[in-house]
Amino acid sequence: MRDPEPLREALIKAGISLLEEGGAAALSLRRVAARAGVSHAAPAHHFAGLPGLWTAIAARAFQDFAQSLQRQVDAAPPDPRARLEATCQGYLDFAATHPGLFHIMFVSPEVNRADAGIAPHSARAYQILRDACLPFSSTSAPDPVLEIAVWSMAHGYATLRLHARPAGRPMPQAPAFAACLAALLDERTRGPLASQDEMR
Amino acid sequence: MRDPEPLREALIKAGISLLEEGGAAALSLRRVAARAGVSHAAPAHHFAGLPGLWTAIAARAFQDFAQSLQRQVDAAPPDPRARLEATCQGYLDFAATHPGLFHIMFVSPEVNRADAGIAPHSARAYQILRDACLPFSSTSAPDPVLEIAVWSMAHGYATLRLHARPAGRPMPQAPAFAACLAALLDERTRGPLASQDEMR
DNA sequence: ATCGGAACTTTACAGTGTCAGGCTCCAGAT
DNA sequence: ATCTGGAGCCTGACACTGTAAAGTTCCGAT
Repeated sequence: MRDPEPLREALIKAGISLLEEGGAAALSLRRVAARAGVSHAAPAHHFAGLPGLWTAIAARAFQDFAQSLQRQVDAAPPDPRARLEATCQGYLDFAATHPGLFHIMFVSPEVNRADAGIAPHSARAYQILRDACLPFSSTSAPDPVLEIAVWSMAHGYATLRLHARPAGRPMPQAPAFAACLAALLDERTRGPLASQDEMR
Repeated sequence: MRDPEPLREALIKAGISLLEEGGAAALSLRRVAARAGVSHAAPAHHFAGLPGLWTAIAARAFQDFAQSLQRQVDAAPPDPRARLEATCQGYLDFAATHPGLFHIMFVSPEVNRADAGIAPHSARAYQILRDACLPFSSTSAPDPVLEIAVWSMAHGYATLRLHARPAGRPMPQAPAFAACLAALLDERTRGPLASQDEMR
């Protein structure tokens, strides 16, 4: 069972490289087709149009994203604070390193984020953040408020650094994200053990 | 000195309505021209291309945004907590009510956010958030970490609610933003005495 | 062998941004 | 009074985009 639709695979890879080279504006069906060496209508046939291609790429991106997050968490020291910081740092790193994929994953209105190819990977990524937040819950159960607060802060910091940067108001010499996270967590550090450090 | 370039004004208004009706994808030079009743090349002449039109619209949007924020803060009770909550709520409301403008303001990579028409209004908006954060600083000086933490959390929450919503993972029944903000602030509420604050 | 459908290609069309010229009109210089 | 130059806007053209329809090739199942 090797090679399940090799062209589809090639088109996705071509799309990702286009995206990383020139941003979302550089990703077009015809360019993807040209890079894969097929006619311009082939991608539309496989993905049912541009939104379909974007959705397929987003699915792949979420998969890479969850993997990258998991790897970063696994490499962190075992204490809860370091693990949550590593999770957030992984989030920020991915956004900074792959702005095109990040855009497809979280911004583009055309991609269907409930797609069966996306949902499991995005859920897995969220579960990683969920696990990292668990030790900081005031009860022993997961704390959705904390999860959404951390997620929002990481996501907002990442996107603001990405887009609002040239505006130049406060972002360039902005405080490190770790400091912001500390402002959220310090009240809770009496529960688990605290670790003092800085990120980046 | 009334009516400085009425067509330019009409084009911006047409662009905004296009944006609010059909999102960023519906905003094109030619449609703007058609809606304003001029030839398809007129907008390009006035704004030096599509990015110029976007930038002009973003400038107008930041102006409205700062106004709306200010109005919401002024209508809030005078205690610091209520004022900061009102500021954040204004941020969230604007994003939810004008997703197209919000996209132009914070996401579109093509708009030059250092433009002279944008910078003053975006700076004013940031100053409003800055003022609202000031009473929660541990010192008497502004606390950039707190400002960026609040801004990131509000921005992240707003954008995740906008885009990640259809994915449907956690956002629909997500905790209210006020709860997330409380997680950030509660540690600090001993700091400021809710006695006297500055009004402008 | 033949039928049917999947995987493409070719052709065509409407819509997009951008550029190169035109046309008109009016303020300021001559 | 006339000339000049440019601002404001239009017409036409070009390259590029997504999408749809129809044609081709090929292979597996009947």
